[in-house]
Amino acid sequence: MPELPEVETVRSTVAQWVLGARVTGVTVRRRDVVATEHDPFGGFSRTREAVKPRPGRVPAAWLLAGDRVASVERVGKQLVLVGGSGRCVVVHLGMSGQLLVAGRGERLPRAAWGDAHDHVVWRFEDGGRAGGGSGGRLVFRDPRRFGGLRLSPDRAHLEGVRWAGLGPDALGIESDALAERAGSSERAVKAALLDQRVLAGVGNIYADEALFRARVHPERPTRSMDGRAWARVASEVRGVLGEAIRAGGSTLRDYTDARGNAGGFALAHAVYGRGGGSCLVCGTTLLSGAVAQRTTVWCPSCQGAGGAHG
DNA sequence: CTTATGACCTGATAGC
DNA sequence: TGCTATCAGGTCATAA
Repeated sequence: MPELPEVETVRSTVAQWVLGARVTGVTVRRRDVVATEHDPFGGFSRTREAVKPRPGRVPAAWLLAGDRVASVERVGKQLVLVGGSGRCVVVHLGMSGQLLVAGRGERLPRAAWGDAHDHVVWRFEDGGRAGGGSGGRLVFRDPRRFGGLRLSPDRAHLEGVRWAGLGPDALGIESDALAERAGSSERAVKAALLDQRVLAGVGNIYADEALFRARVHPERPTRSMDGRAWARVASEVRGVLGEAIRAGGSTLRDYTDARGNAGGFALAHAVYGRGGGSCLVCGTTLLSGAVAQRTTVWCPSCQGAGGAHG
């Protein structure tokens, strides 16, 4: 579900509620959504078995029980709650994950399936500006369970192990760094943008939107990209992500922020979800097809050979 | 090494 | 109404 703008919107909402809060308790309703630092889950797994989070109880302190929430941060599509103790709880939302907050005595945004997919619940008090500091609950909800929580004992483990290999955050991506990390091969430029080792935060929606704005064909090989083309792509990636954050992200169906509010940026999509429609710039019928195994929409005129080469 | 492919899950929707 | 097929915002391991 969420790409960088949606995760950033969630981060900001969650921070308003829990920054400085004391975590009074944690309930793990589904153990298998939590991977600890002993599980090589999160970029280091080399076998299928190793991906499975270790069974057994997770010590509540590892999920910040008794701790204070010192910061709520984000890199790419990953969120992290950092405790005063230094412990880190990384939250991956995957395709359908949500973090939701409710004030004391308040109900959570309701799901059609009730609370069946509310996998982890934190209780907190004295936190945040929002809710009058009355405290409340923070919930990790994820019906498809492509997301999960990944724990690190400290920032060194977070950055050196969990996030080793993660590319620079897309919101501040510079052209030179993007070109270098994407490399030069037959690989499609869209595939490179979706690779979190190249660039952290871009997913299927914003890859298509940024490439349309940059007038670069999604299947154009990275080998054929020159400095000017990369500069346009880097600039449009930053631009579209920034605009989307200001609009509260893109809600296609499920996405909401931590208070259940939908984002407004889907209205501004120029290509994503518009295959068969007219290009907003030139009127040509937008094409749709699979690129990098993901549904992709582009304008054959604006992003054709002429557009792709400037 | 790089790149492609299928797997992992559940829910919403479209079509019959 | 109810069944089935298709699709979905993202990674992961493994095959090629």
